[in-house]
Amino acid sequence: METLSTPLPSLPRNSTSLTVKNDHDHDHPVFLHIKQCTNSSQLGQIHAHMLRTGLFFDPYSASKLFAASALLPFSSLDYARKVFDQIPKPNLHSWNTLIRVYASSPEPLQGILIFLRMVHESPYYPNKFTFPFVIKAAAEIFSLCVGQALHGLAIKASLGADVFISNSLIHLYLSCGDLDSAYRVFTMIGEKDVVSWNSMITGLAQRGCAEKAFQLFQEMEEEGVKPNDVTMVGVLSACAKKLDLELGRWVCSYIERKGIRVDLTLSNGMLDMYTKCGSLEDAKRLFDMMEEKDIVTWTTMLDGYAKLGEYETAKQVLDTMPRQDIAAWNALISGYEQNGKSKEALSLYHELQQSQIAKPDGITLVSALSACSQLGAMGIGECIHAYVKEQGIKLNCHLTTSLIDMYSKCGDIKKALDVFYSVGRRDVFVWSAMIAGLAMHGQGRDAIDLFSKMQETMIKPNSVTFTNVLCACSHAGLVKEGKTFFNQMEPVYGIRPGIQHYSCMVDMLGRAGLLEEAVEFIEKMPILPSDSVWGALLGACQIHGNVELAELACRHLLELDPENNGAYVLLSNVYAKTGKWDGVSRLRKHMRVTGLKKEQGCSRIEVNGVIHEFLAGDNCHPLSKEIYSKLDEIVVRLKSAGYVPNKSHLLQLIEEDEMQEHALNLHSEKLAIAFGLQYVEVSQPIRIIKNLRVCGDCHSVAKLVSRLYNREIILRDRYRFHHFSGGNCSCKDYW
DNA sequence: TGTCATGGCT
Repeated sequence: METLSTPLPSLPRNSTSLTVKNDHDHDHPVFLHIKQCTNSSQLGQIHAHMLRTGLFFDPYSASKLFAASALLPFSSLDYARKVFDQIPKPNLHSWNTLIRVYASSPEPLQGILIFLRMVHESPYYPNKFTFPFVIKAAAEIFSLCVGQALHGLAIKASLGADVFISNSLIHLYLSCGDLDSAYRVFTMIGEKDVVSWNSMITGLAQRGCAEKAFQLFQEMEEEGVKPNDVTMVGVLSACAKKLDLELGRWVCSYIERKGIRVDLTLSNGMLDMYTKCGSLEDAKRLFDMMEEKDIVTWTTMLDGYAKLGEYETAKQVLDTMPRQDIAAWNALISGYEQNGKSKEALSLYHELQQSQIAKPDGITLVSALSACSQLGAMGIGECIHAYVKEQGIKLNCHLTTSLIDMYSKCGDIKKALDVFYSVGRRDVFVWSAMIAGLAMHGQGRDAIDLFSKMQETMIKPNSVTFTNVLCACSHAGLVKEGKTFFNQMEPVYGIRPGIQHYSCMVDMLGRAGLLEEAVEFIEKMPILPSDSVWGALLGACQIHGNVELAELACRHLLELDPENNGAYVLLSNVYAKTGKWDGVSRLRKHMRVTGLKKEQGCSRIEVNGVIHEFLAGDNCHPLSKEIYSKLDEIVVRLKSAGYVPNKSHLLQLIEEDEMQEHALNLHSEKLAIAFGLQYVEVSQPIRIIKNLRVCGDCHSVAKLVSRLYNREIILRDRYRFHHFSGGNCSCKDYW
């Protein structure tokens, strides 16, 4: 056992000195030893000594030891808590310190509970030091209502004007997304210090108000407050969010000009700005110049390469960095996932699990679950969910959102709802994801009900929530309701409709057959209609076979996006549907000449954790022969039940009847159905994910198969889900 | 004894 380098001075063993609380007592030599402690065993010896001598039972002396046990670099929260619990009558300083360490620990809620205990059990009132700590704890758990209560208490205690407390409140309100309250506190501060500005700038930048953050930085300068390194980290983060490289470069030169201290964190901030704004050259130059690098430096660089699609280099960085922590793996996994390389993301996740180099955390799982959502890989998604449970990982809102999104997009809306109802905390993302899930499964009414419930909980909807609500109305044909929500957006909720909301409205009106109204709606739009708006109109024209409007929509769409092959395909479908085969062949020729290709139809199906992919007319699958013979069998059985192929869904102009039928049968979703009937367990639904919209013929086939083979088929197409069972589809043929 | 800082989600 280690011993103290200097012997402890002999301490008085009688109790007379213990009750003395005058100033000279504060200089007790043992305090010097506490200060000089370099490891926990030294501290343990002092603790033992103080217990032996009785010094520990003096609240002031105990508070000194406790502060050291809680705050010194080698300290552990467990030990600190034990020390605290031994103090017979902790003083206010000790209470404050305990709240402080919990506030920045993995269990900030404890900080609030300790605060409540202090208020009830101790003779002390919270003072100006207590509030910043407990408010921080509330911010850490994003509890707006606790924060508001604390704000009220601080005012009652006449501490409302304390700049430290105000700064903590700004941070709290911004963390909880209440920008207005944060700004109100900010403007009420008489003498704003640099931290007041920093809290505001950083918080706004993080909450997606980069523009406002930058404005505030300029105001700060005008008011003569000198920005420091923390300010600049926030400003750089705003530049990164704005993806404004020029501004970011200007900020870097500003830092140099003003001689602002550049520490490792600020260097990392600059590096992050460069990679986010897409300049790997600037980032690399800075990286090479940096004398000190930490794991964040390496990870930021790796993240930059991964996000910009330079996977090889990213992997090299991963292999050369001094220590691979989980954040590094996360950067690469999410890089793959966000660039649509879901399979690569999952295989890297698998590699991580196998290698056990680092332990997956919440962020890893969020990325892996998103990859599952994209692929429709429910088996793998379920394994990840099981892992979360096994490891006792607590569901935060990010993870909850991802699980709901995964189950929804993999076709199991019931499991998505289970997750939704199992959690105690739901933020706007969680609610929005659940509404989106119900929307894509055609449960428009339920989505609207959930939207009402959400408002009962006082969670404010955001722009995405409205996109999902309008989408729900659109898929369920709830035109009246959709119009009402749209009209309420700005006056009631203060959210100005964006282009995606206009697209949803056009889609909703169009699907419902109100094509003229949709056109009028577009004409009255206060913002320029985007390609998505015209695309929605064109899609509706396909459903309702309106050639004239389809041509108009297509023209506009191609003006905005000449390379949009989808536009040609949709228009060609309208021609085909209305029997205008000359139009079809004209378009086909144009596409051939200009080299535009229709996106290839692709269907995926997961069996025992393995994902099988089928392209239209594909015979690459090792079981291809069996699949085609199964398909032949299905067609015979369907025909005897009265099925007539619907050839209007063919893109090509194929003269011969038999050839037409053959081309229809090659659609990828039919191959997947044939495969699913053979290889998916009878008790399980057949889940298919398709990249394009399902065609009418495949839709009829799936309905019939579900009846004749008594199987449930769940098909996700580009826009929504179709649940086939007993010869019917959940979309009620409205899609 | 204090407040602010570099990655993830709908």
